[in-house]
Amino acid sequence: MTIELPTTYSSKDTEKKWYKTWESGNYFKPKKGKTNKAYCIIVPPPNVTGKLHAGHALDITTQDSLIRFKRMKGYETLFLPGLDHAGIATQSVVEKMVWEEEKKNRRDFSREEFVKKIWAWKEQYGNTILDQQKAMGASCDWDYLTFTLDPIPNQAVKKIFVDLYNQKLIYQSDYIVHWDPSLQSAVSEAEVEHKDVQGNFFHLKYQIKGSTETLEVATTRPETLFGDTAVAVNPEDERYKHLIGKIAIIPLCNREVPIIGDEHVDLEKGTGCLKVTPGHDFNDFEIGKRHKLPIINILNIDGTLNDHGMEFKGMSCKEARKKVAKKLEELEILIETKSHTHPVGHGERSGVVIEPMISKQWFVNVKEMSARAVTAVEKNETRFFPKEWENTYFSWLRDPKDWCISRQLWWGHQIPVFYCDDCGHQWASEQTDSECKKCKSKKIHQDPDVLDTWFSSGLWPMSTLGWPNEKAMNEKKFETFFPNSVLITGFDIIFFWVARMMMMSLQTQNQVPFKDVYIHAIVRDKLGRKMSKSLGNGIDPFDMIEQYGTDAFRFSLASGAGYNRTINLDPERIGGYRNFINKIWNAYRFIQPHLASGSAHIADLHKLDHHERWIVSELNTTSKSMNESFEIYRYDDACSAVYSFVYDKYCSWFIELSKNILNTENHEAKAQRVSVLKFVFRKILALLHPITPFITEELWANLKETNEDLLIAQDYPEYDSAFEFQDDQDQMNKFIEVITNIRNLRASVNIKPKDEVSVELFTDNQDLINYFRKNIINFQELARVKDLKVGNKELNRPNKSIMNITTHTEIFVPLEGVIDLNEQISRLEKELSKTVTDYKKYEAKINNENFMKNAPENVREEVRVNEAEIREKINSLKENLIQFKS
RNA sequence: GGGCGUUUAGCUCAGCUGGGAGAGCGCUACCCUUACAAGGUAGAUGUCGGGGGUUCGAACCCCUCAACGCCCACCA
Repeated sequence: MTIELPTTYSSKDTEKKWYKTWESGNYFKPKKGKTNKAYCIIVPPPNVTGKLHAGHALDITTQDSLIRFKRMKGYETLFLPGLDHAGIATQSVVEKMVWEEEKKNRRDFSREEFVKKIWAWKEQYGNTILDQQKAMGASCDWDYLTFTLDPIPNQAVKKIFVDLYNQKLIYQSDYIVHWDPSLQSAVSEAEVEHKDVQGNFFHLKYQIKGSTETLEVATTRPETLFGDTAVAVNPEDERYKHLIGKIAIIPLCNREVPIIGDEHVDLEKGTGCLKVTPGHDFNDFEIGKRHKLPIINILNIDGTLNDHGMEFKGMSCKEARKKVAKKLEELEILIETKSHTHPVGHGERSGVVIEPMISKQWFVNVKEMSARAVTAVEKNETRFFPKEWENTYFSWLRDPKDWCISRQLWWGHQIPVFYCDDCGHQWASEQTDSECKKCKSKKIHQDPDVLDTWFSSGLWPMSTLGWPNEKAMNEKKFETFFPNSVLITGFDIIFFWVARMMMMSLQTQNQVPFKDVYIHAIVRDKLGRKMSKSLGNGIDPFDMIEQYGTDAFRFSLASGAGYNRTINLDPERIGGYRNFINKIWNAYRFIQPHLASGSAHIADLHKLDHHERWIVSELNTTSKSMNESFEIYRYDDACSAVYSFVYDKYCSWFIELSKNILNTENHEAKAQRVSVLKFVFRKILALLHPITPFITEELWANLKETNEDLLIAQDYPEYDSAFEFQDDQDQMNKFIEVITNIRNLRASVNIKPKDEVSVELFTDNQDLINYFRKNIINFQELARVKDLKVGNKELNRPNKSIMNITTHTEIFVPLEGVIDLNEQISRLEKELSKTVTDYKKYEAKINNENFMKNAPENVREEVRVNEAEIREKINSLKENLIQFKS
């Protein structure tokens, strides 16, 4: 009984169906497999700020392919999903939304009210993200779904905070931080982006107390002079050396400040004379520390000038800069203004200019942790793929700066530090304490700040598996899945995230969090540009799934994922792979009507005929190469191996070669061929399943035995030496070459595809002669050949004919009608000259004593074989040219 | 300024420890051949960025120049 199948595969109908079947059948749950080993990948939790983009789709594709591969290999696999609260990013988008909808900002609400709004946002967008991941086919165990603000991650955050606090590795300090005036929070230096900005160099004249001399100071920020507490010169600078120790008078505010000597000052830059603003410049802050200078904060938290700014109070820095410069000009203190391009820090999230500002913040001393994180990678406890990314990792960790972990936000893990309002005692606690540990006062309050998002993300490999809650750790099988097998992510967060996880895992577990790190490429548009909202060149995974199907989309992403650092994704390419998916569908349509007459297994390998040995041998090679490629994260190689096997071997040749057998009445041969077709196709589905899970599962349902499980639970094909038939592969390649040559000859004289031709083959290889004679029917099928004659080169060649010559066989197509002799001759001469050029390379090598002396034997052997073959071909060409011309 | 990377067919990219230049898409010609026109058959296209060196032999190793990209640092 055969069912009419449509000629195109419809992804829409099948995808939802299978995802549901897998999920409800608990196929995503970890189960002990035949290897008795565990394999775990944790999804880098997407931010709940919005929808998934193409980069996330690549994340899921690479991870899920690996998980499915390992699951089929018999590992106990866990693919663990999650979501990240993404403190700053999420709070900003909600603030923006509230402003647009209600024209209110967050301070118009209580903290509790506002956080409630963010939770509502999280519910909505978090769920969209999960739906998208499911649409991508992610085989996650959703019972493990964790959000960074869930109770256990919160417990983890508190635990490590309190530990580090008690070890004095977390400390509070007045420090100059990157202040984001729009967020009104400190941000970490990693969240600051430097952009070149067109500004000015203002040269100012400073009076020196008790002297008629003046100093010329160059600055890009005259408005900060209200915070100046020194003027610095290089101690080696002959121009200013004598002034060190004297007092300079700052214009406008007339503050008297010391002139100091400091190495930091560059003799070449500006005027060689630097105004020192320890409260609003990172270098100046360091200078200030060295010289114990007072610090003056001239800014409010919104970035406007405070009382120190005198008449400029309340203005933004930008505005004040103009006004101050104008005033200085009027007072003839401004000597000159030079235009100057210089980098200025901008908030990665908010986009506004970051102001260096002094404030009290929490820091982690990462000196020791980062050293351990370096050692672990040096010792290969964690391996990077591709290895070059180690450099990026090292460069960050070898010169670590203390990590500012406090943020003046409302959305996040609140810092577990408490203050007593009565006795001033400060302590850290994992519990929500209600009284002072020291004086028992009930008047206490918790630090209002929250922790940097990466502080909780850094604990992700542990907290998602239940740490530090013992009961949860047992339930989630911490011991089995930690350390994770591989972390897959983009290079942009090696610093932010990978390094932090390494540090925190070594700190809390005394071992690395994952054995491998695979760094995948950044997805860009087809022109190589970053995908961004402003360019409107983003690729929405949902659109691609809708248009081409998930399998095609996954295959495109996987085929672009190797050791490269960018993938320029062109939707047309996805279309190309959609066609490939459809090809598989149609291969099934071809074998489907015959399935009943064969079995799914090969009963006796020895009974296989030549073409059957060839295809199983090719299959074997493909399995080997796919296994190897997956193990080292070469998805691109895995894809091209399976693509060319399915397309170029199975469909183009094996199916074509099977048609005549399927049409014969030879039931035994037919049954065997059907079995091989089925056997190989089943393996193809298994090979492809990790990359294209949906269509393969759909077709498997039609091919499987009734007692067999779903494809997702089948074994992954492996290399097996019993299936290797090298001789058949060699012979088949020659056959393909001859067929192609016949087709080429036909096309060269415009013989209609339907018309039959006679062909005569000449070769001195007796095995080939026998082989060609046995395959007469296939010449008929594949090249419309009638009257195939095969003989050795002693025989006379046909008179009127067109011909091609390979290294092993001369191919003649005798023609009845008129042949353009000159055209044939010129074609042969062209071929001859090309072959001679080729030959000379080998001849030169053989005549080169040094080559024969130095090259390895296998290379010499190859050259000898090629030389002989090509010499043979040249002889054939020459002889036949003589015949043609006579 | 420091570091990393890229440069191979019209486009997007592979090319492993050096040993006869590849794939997909696109393009051209001819075909609606009973799995597939989302298809078939055949075909064209490359000073492997430039220059130098090492080697019997270089797309690959070394030096150098050029163009482009990314990361880090830096508000005088």
